[in-house]
Amino acid sequence: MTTEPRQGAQAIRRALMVLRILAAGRETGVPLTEVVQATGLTRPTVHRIVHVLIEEGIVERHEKTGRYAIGGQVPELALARPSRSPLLAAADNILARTSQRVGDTLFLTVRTGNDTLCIDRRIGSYPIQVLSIEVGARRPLGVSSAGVAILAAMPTPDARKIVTANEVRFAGYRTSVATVLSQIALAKRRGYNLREAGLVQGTKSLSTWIKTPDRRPAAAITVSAVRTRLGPRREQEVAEILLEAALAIEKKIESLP
Amino acid sequence: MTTEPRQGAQAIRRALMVLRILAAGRETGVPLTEVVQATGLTRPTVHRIVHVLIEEGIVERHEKTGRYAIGGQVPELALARPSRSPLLAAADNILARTSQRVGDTLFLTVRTGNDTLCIDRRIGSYPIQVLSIEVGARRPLGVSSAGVAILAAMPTPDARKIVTANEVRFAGYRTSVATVLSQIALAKRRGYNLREAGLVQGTKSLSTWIKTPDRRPAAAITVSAVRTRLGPRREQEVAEILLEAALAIEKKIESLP
DNA sequence: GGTTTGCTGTCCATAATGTGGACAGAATTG
DNA sequence: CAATTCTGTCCACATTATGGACAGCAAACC
Repeated sequence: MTTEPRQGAQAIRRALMVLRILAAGRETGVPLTEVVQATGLTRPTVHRIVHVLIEEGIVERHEKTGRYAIGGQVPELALARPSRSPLLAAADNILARTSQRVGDTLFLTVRTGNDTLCIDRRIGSYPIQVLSIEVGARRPLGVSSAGVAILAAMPTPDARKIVTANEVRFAGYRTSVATVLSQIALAKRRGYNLREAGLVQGTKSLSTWIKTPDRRPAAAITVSAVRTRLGPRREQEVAEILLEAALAIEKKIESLP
Repeated sequence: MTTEPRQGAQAIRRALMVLRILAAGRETGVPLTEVVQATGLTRPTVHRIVHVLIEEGIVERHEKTGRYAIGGQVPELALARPSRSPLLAAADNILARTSQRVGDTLFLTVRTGNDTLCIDRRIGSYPIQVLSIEVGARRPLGVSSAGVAILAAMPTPDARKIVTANEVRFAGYRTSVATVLSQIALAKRRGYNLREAGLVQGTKSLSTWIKTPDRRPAAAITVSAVRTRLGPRREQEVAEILLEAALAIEKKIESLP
């Protein structure tokens, strides 16, 4: 039962749009033009918003590069909340165990708005590990393996809506609405998502989804490994392990609160 | 060299004002009326702002109590930044060592706007410990022992300005502009701040300040203990230890970046 | 060295946006 | 069941935020 629109706050909504784009830029930040492109706002508007946010300490500007990034006051506001989310708490042990069993790096990714956000990473024991994605990494839903998995876990019309909304941002990741939609369809049929060409060359990823007690997608577990380590046979094995882990986390969430 | 005003963003500034008030309410949150009182905005305006922020996931509303609190998306945005601030990194070891030497609970508190924010806490070894203040606790500058210490570390006019700005909020903490100003004067003379009656009954606090390389106040270290444990002699001892710790942290900050 | 390209920053007339007084419901209290 | 205290909603109005147009600056190109 989602409450419908609400007006009288265009500026605030726009500011948040900007913030979310900046968040995707992590420490390095994002140049103004890119924010303009990603938000669809005009340049003077973005400029004004960003500079007010700087005055307020919510955004920082890197002197050298001129890029804009999330400022120091955001973590300060975040301190007002209990430190670990219920999902993170529920997943903790299970991820640790699963990461040991698999030996490759595991990622826990949630949906936030139209983005995916990596909230946990467990490094495996195998000597070659894919570490490109870090905790805090944020990308448009549909771009990453986890993103496709999460989209595959929701009703097709909903997924379609999100993918369309992200269309403008896909360009930067060399993908398209059509590609993403077909990936979602494939993942739905398979029961998990598989990505042959990861964001890093020569890697392969496999994601399963986690749903909340009310059956809405909550997160995804992803394994990333160098391609040679995920042949057809091992793919089956790993998929089963991840599906198991996802189920275990779902159960734990139900039992906790 | 602070850049001067900037207009065209009243709404955004107001939203942030609201957010900061909500942050002070931590997990329990704040009722609408209190936000109205603290911000000086009208009720319809606050109501609108808060509800837009709810739609955006930045604010949450507790079903039972109807109170408003910082929402789950704020920590998500915070993930875009490196996890530990330079100050926290610099203070880490020194706080641990000092906490051992003193035996009572230590707090590290920073200034953020017109508030103090507790960003670290080290529990001591002595069997009776004052734990009332938690990491994330946020109060108007001037209300807590650490707040007075930080104000004492800045030029009097600056401090006076902040204290005046906080006047409306002091009522809720049973203090006043005059009281705070006299406490600041006392702390300045003494070189550290002493508070006989802590926020919790029967406790006593002692705070020293930490300055950044450019000599602006950055933070405060506070010891809180039951009153009987901080007699005149021990007060001297503890003060010296804290002053030493503050100096050590200042040096470490300079050496790091 | 000119000129083109790609970026950031600023102005200001304009209309769309956010505002807040007034009204209403809901819950608690005496 | 009036009185009080909270939250939520409406809508006429003017204050606020908007964005087209202009400007500066650096790097890349000819």
